[in-house]
Amino acid sequence: MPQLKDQKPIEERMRAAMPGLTRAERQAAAHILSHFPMSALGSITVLAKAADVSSPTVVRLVQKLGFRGYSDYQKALRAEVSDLLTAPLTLDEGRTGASHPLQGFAAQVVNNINATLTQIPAEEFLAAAALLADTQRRITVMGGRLTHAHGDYLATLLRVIRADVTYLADVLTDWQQALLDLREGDVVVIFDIRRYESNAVHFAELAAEQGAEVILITDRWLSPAAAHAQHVLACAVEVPAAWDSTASILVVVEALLAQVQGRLADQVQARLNRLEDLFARTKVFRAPKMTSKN
Amino acid sequence: MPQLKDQKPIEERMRAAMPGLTRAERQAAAHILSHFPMSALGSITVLAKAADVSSPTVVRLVQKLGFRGYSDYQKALRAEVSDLLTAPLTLDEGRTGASHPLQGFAAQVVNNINATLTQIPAEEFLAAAALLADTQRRITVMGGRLTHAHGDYLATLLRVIRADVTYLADVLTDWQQALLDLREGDVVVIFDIRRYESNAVHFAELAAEQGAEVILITDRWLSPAAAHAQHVLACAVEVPAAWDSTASILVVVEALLAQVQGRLADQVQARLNRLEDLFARTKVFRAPKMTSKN
DNA sequence: CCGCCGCTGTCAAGAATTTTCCAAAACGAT
DNA sequence: ATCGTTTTGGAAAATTCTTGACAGCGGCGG
Repeated sequence: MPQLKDQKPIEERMRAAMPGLTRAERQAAAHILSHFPMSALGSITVLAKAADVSSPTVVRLVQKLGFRGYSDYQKALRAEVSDLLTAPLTLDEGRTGASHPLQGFAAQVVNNINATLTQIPAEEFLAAAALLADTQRRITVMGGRLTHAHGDYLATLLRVIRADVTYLADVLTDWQQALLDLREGDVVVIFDIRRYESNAVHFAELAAEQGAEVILITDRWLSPAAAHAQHVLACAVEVPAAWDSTASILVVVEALLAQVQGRLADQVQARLNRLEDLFARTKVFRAPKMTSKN
Repeated sequence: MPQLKDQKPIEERMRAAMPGLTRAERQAAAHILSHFPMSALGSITVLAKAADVSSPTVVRLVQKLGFRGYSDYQKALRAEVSDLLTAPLTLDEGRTGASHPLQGFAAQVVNNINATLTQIPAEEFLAAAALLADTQRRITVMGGRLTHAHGDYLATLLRVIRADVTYLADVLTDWQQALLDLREGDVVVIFDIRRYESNAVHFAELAAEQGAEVILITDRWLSPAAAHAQHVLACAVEVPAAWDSTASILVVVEALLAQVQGRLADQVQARLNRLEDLFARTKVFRAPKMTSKN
């Protein structure tokens, strides 16, 4: 009776058992399946009422599935749901049934995006965009260990829109150079999420001292660099994984880009055309014809 | 029909309330948050024991959060979890008040994430993750003009998890080098979204010819490199802006990373420890002490 | 048409869980 | 060091949940 390692998803087992069930039991099972896996969460009473059957019927159902009783069933189901939620960490292959492995992760990311919206005041966002759209100001972008790619992305696309954009690799000499060239009114964009890097703080401080406008893109706990930043955009980054998700940061970056692009629309068009042209001409990289079977 | 929520997500509320909590309460809250949202599933007794506090403490905690008691709290949390699992991912407008400038953009990104979920078959995703988690195989990542940053990000974090990861800057000589070193069974990850780059196609072709497993991360219209890829992950990238949003690509990348990390969990821990150690020792960059008010 | 059989819901007892109450412990301040 | 306040966990009380027993209902075969 104590099923040893019935590894099959409960959902599947229930579906398989359907034919051998009685009317009310099937009704209960149908409800459970169509509201999967909500049934794991509530009590049997609530579930029975929702499915419009009696609780003993539910008990008999899960017993037919091989469980000792409702508690036993619920414990198993909870374990499954827990896996689903803590997500990709414990999935093994063959789990193709039911939910998509991306589902849990994606849901959290969306939560993060939501949270990010509430954390960034509209004015802050717009002010940052205005600064980036000001072609009088030069722009320096700096990323950290984890946010290197985001800074790179921002700088790359910002360069498509406007001139005077520098990306600062995380190297000391670049720093000094950049600080040397910094003019009053220039814009410095710093990415820094935990674990925070002292580089970011110091660069922010020095840049601010030289009269630069500092925009800090950080996480919900705020990098210490926030003390030196005029504009702070805090993003939500937690996911149930070994480290954080920076997707919401990218969303903010892209939204900023879209906003800047909107403000500079007319100027951008000409720029894009020129760029296209350049790309066309530079098609030297026609891929050195290594075709024929190497 | 989204029933409007009366409150912010519980997770957020709890985090916000943290400062006003007592030691034991904070301990409980920390446990709940770090195991989110598993706590919704079990009984207060189990939770209290796991957090190493007493059940009354937990009750007081949730009461401070504005719930009547544990049952009330659990009911609310269950509703949230249920949403998380079943509901399609949505942004809840309204909560952010008066059309946030990020709103429209974010909403479209969420749509993209949803669309991406339906476009990537679970098996394809899992197969790709399995390849990346196979430490016998070496990995080469290549990004394009727009996806440079994503490739960089994938490679950077993959290196944290495992050895033998190379990122290929978009330079011809690197290519040749890489192709030269390629062994049968190695894994090549190529990013390519429109406007597609011939580089990607050629590299994919050559890599495939040499017996590499090619994973292609592309957009909904499929890069021509798809012809040479064993695994294609197609992401939705449209947004109402001058160019596409690559946020959904980042989500896929991060989900892949999480999945790989899960498969290599044991090995990763040791690796992480060593990494921490190295970082600590390399703290040469203590930032030239320019503190005292310039 | 009748009786048997199995399904189903009501009910109550037993188990588990949540919550309240209280005393002890920890903390802070004088 | 001592007193008053706050915090904490143990244990009992109240509530809720689960499950087994039982009886009604309906279908099916005779």
